Amino acid sequence: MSFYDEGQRIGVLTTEPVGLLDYLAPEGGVAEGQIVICPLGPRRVMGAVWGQGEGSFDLAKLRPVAQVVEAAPLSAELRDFLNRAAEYTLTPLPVLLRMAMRAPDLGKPPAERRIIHRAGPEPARMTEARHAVLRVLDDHGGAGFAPTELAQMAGVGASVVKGLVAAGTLAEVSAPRDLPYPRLDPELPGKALAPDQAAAAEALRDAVASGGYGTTLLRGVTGSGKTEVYLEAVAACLRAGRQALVLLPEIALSAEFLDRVEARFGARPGEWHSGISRTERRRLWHMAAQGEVSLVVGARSALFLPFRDLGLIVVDEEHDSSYKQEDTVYYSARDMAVLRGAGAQAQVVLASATPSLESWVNAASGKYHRLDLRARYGEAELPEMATVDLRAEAMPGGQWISPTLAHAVEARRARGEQSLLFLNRRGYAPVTVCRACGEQIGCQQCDARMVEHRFQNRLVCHQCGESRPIPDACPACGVEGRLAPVGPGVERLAEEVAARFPEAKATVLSSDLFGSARALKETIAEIAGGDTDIIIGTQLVAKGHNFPRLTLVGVIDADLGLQGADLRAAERSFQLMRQVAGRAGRVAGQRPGLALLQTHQPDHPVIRAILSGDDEGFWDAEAAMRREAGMPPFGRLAGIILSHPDLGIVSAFARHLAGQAAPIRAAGAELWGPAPAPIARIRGRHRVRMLIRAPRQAALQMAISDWLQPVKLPVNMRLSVDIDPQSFL
DNA sequence: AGCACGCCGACT
DNA sequence: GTCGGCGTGCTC
Repeated sequence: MSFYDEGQRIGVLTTEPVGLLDYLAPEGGVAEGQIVICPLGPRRVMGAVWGQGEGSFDLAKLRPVAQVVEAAPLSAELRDFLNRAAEYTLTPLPVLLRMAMRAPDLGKPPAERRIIHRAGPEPARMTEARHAVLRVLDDHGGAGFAPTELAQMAGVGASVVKGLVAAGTLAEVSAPRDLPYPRLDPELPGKALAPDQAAAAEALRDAVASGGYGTTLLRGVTGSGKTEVYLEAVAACLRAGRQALVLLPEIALSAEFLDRVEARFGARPGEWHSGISRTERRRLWHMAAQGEVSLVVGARSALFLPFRDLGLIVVDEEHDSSYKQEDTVYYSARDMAVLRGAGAQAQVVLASATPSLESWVNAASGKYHRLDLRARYGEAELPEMATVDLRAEAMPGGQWISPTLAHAVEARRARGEQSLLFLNRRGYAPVTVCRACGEQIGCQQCDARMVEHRFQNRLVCHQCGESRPIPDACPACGVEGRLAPVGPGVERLAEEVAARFPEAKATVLSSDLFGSARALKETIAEIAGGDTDIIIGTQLVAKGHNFPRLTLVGVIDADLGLQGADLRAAERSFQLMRQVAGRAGRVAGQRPGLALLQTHQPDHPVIRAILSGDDEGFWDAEAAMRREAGMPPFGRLAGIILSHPDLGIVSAFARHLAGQAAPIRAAGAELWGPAPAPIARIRGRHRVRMLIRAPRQAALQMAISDWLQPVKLPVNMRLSVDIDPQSFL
């Protein structure tokens, strides 16, 4: 590792947009990767030593580094990762450095606290209270507690501790506040593993023990024991003395998972997500850097922690869309995990019951290893599944529940069981059409149709959130009273349920109908308690909730999402249908539940794959379609998002940029758009997106840099690049 | 990102 | 006259 003596020219990567600047090494010198505070104009800014510097800036004008921060230097592995991630995502390097230095009070000296330790013989005068204090201390290895903490644990007053200090029996010393995490013990007995679990666990253990890089797709349905399997990989990593990271989708970060870790390894891991306190965040960051936390469980941003020696990254539920960050910085935590793992010589495990197509293709091509777990008997039994062919059912206009489905619902109700009617459409009606001129009411900001929300008596744009009262007259032709709702939303479905099952108690679960997470939780608890006959829900119901008396799932429109502009519509539809269908049939000890899929296309490959449980068939078909269309993962996509407070300015600028896109075409790529971005307006900023599609081998990032490098952004204009975008609607 | 500098309009 | 709007450019 390079060290720079005082006065030498060094390059410092600052967290400011200016990025890399040259400085003089400070008194005492500085090592590569060390975190420093530098003068920049009148300010002091944070940065990290990034090498020997550019050299072009006049040596005489260089200022020395102001201060070297007391923290472990960023490792070569982390710096390399940040460089590669910046290159891949086309995110400015300082932005990534900032993500890696998100430790509270990083510039301040390490926090200290006073702790008591045993310093001398027992005092001449021994009392019961003094005994209690010494006993607590001896029970815990003789040191480690703050004075008040110790007194509290001994059940005595603070003066007793003070007295012992005065007598010389105890002493008070200063110790770092950020303490190492308790050691996890990989040798504690794990759960007994089924044969296929044991085989998968052994494969992962061997991979981790090899000490090199590799990525494994671990497939297993809910209940197949994926977690036990990858915890064995964690155990192998701990035995090798290296650190492990388990990434979970934000919502899955629960006490339950931490309990499982504690049961397996005897202590809790480090926790990293938005809900963690500043103190804990600082401690975890420093302990990661010092190698004093061996397992971190966290959300996607944990990927940027300064691990000292990372040996394993697990991405649980790797298909989950929350791994793709799409606000200010655009990156896929799943892809970044693979990137970091490769550079860190770590094993990467992607775990899912329904992997993303990308991972499935990578496993099929041999780029990733693949391990499969079968469901265990008696657990997570899939319900019986069947289609209802809507072409053969008598369906009057304005009705969405077929006679076959209605009959099944009635039968469940008669037995005191619950039914779930699933429709992935919020609101009352997705389209409002004028019967006089045929106009479909659209949003003024976006291209989207306005959705009628009858409970609120408004039309709402699901893209930008814009809403207005339901008009009386058609905005296009002015004719009054001829506007009509077309198509169903959950609110309209609720109306139909009320009309067709007047005796039944129905509850609507839709994200926009609940003001708070608590209100939603209460409703879910009520449903689970049996206080509802028919649940009407959007995709909110697909995840996690267990309704013990639910034995029938009716999918109102299984065709929804089979076609359309969204690249991942079929993939998501498949995953969603599978999850929703899995909600049915959990009444203990009884026959499996039933899932009925209403469709006009019972022979559609996606519908057939869902029914047969033929994942391989689905992915094969889906992969073939994507290959044909040159879409990911067989081609590459990138989005260019421009935002500005004024829609006219941003649109005009986007068109201007599109006009200069020669480097894109030179790379053999196509440019589409500009068009309103998936979220057309955020906090008063209008967003416009262009899409680039390139062949798999094209130097996409290079072409985009060549294109955008010379561009000067007008004031208030922001530009972001989204490599491998996931949102299309 | 900040913060200066500097060039134009409307006020005590 | 000058106060203050914000466009432009620089920071090692």
